[in-house]
Amino acid sequence: MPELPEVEVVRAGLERWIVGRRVAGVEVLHPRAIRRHQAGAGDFAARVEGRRIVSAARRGKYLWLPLATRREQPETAIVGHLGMSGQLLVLPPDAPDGPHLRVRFRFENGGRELRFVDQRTFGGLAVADLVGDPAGGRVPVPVVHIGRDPLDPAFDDEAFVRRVRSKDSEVKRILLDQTVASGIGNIYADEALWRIGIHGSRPGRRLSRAQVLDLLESVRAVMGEALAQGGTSFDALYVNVNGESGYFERSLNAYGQEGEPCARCGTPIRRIAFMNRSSYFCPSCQRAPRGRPTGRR
DNA sequence: CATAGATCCTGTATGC
DNA sequence: TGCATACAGGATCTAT
Repeated sequence: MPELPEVEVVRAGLERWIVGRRVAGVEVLHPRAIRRHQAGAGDFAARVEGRRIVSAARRGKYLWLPLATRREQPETAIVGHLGMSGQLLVLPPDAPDGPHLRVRFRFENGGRELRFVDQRTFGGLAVADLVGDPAGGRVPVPVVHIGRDPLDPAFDDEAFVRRVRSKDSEVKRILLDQTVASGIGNIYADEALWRIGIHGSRPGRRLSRAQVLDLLESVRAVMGEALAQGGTSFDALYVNVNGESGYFERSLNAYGQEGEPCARCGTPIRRIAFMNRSSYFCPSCQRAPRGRPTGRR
């Protein structure tokens, strides 16, 4: 399940292999993969073919590849999201097409092609215009609403504290809200909360400024560790840009550890249903809030 | 507006 | 063995 560290590994791979190349041909093999591109597959291909890819960018879990601008035309980019199972593979043309190949990009002068492969089809690609954002950067329209990620030097820690403390929602739900801080998914949310001993059901409003700052530091720590190892995956579906598995031996303290002893206190890790998925936590280190969720009356 | 819940999708694992 | 069900979950849409 790609979260920020995994997506960053893919971005770096695209920068290494794809930037500077000119697209010769595009083949859309499954319409769902470009469902966010309203004008359809023909338009998608037409907006990409003949263009040179000039860079590889990321915000949170979104990736984009800005395209060389034609005279009098708006700046555009190929925008991608891997969803749960998406992969961007750079492979020789004679590599066999897998059953989940959704989009293929061929480049001028032959060589390796770029393939978007996605089993569960939650991911997708689109071509979008780039617009200015308040900090002076250029981001695609579908990314405008996405907040900066905690590893971004321009991330505003105090704004994050205010945002979290202004919400009635459970803190884990706030962590997963990509408009508050981007790049955090179910795995790193559970790991970050375990690390500081806060239960994900605690309302944001009930956390102190110091606790929210600790939480932010914790998110940075778990993501930074994963990034240092080149991304983490616990699912064979995650494969890096060259087609090699991104799996690393990495001890998880909470996520997926139901029944295993907590690394801090030995209490068995518990799993509870949350937002149609699972939350893992130590019932001893991370005590559930009691009483009314918000404390208001 | 803020918040909560449903929904999409398919391969794998598990239960009866 | 075979069929049914649960599960994985990011982003978006709908409902309250």
